[in-house]
Amino acid sequence: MNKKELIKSLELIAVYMELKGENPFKISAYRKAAQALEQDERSLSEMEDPAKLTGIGKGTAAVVEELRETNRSELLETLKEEVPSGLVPLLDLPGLGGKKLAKLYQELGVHDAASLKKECHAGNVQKLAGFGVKTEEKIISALEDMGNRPERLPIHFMLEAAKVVEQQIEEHVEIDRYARAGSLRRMEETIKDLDYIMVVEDPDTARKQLKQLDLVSDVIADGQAKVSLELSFTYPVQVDVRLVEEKAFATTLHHFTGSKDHNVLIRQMAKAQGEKVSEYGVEDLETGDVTTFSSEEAFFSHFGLHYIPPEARLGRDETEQYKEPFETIVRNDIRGDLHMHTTWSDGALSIEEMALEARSRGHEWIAITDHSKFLQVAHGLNEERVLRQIEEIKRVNEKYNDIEILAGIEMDIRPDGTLDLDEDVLKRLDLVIASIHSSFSQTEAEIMHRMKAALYSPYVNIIAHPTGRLIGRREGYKVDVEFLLQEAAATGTALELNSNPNRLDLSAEWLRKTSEIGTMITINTDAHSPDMLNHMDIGAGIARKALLQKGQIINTRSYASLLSFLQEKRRIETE
DNA sequence: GCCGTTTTCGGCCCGACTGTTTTCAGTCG
Repeated sequence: MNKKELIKSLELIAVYMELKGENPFKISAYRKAAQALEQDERSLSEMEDPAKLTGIGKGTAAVVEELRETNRSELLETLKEEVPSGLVPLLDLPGLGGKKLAKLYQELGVHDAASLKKECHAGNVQKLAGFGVKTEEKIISALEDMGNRPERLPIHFMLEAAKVVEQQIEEHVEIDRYARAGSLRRMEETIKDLDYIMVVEDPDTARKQLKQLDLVSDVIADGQAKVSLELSFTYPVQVDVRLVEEKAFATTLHHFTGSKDHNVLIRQMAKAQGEKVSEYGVEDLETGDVTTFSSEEAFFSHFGLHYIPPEARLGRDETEQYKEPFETIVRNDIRGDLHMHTTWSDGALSIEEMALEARSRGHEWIAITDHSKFLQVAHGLNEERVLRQIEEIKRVNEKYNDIEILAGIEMDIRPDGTLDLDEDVLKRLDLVIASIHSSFSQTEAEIMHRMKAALYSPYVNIIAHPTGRLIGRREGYKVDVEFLLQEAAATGTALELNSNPNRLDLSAEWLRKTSEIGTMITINTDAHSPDMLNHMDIGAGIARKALLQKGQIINTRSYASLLSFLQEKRRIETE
């Protein structure tokens, strides 16, 4: 059994215990054990004694050992016999948790969606103590909605939805200020719902206006401090709004930005110094005085921490990392973008137009990197057109003295592992990106054969979207990422952090491993149109999530320093 | 079930909302 499967088993034990109505702390102990394993970088075989990890004690360690050695767990098997597996998916129904489901099972013999539906329609559910007519109605409608929407939606979908929601809020709700919170602010790859914190003059009016927004299909909760709405997009999207007084804005924003695990870390720190944290402020347990803060910076500083960017609030080791100043990347550090397309292949603007758009975003340098000839559908460039494009780029570059435009290419690595352009053309380019756009289903050996062609070519500076995944749609090709990170570092090849919210490739999870190895990373937008140049902010957010250091990120370099990086690989390999 | 530079027992992050209740449990984030 590998680590992933083992973690899954522990989580499954927790789920079954929940359905049995077990002690919630016991349940969370299994979840914590799973988490402890997940957050440890080592593989199962590299771990000598899992019980040494915080969060794994005698009981859970025994289960881990048993799973490791026998691939099964007595405890899990027993639970599976005691609790019908058909109940597991019912936990996803809103309003139904372990306790209610346990009761439904014990009292009515409910064991799956169909039997639950039957009991509801027979009117038996409303008769149970603690249940009622409304609960029964809600279950029926939840059962009907089940499967209409995936549990979480990809960030690119939610970013679009958020834009629409925010435009509506700004137009129709009387607000002093508001901010995004939740997993969208943390730049998670998938998002469950949209969260906003609002300061308003008149809460009653604001609540009324919120409920009247276009697209609102349901009001899920409507209280003094919180309004939950369902809006109809392609999928229904839940929007949670917290209404707060100005003085509680920072703490509320922090609280609802999460993550949940991050909040737990902060609250434990508070507790250790005799305080209690809630969305309303920090309470001194002795005096009962509540402190509020003018900003999140001030809030963190109260706990002796530097500002932790939302993306990095994972509830892992960030409260340790940010005790010392951590050189993370911010918008102003970004000096350029090395991956974009023009009308020469499948982009929307000319070279000059694209350069002006980049310049207006404060970039000091960019690279034009159209597709190469293998990508016929994108009107990729052959050798002759590459040479002509180099001339055109030179011409535009000479016209502007406040931005440097490099002549680059996004060259395909063909399925057979050959590069798509002749060496004597590659030599003439300032920068070469290599990409895989075909034969995604090859074996790992075949894919790695192609990767090696790029890694060991003296002309390839960057490997773009290294795993080829599309969030929520495509897994990506079979890459030995560990090897890629190592060899990229060894050969002076940078790996791309593709900022397109459909991709986010490499992922934050992989990027996290690069600091130690020393792999250079370039945050690229891969823009095909001017608005896509704005994706740089998303890429920077992912870099913060991965705790990348400034010095590792090519985008922070001056033009001269960028050039020396690009020339370094050629110099070494051609010597 | 886990954990301890106050603790080997008694806590375990904290609060809002709903629907069920006449003071609170369950669920959710």
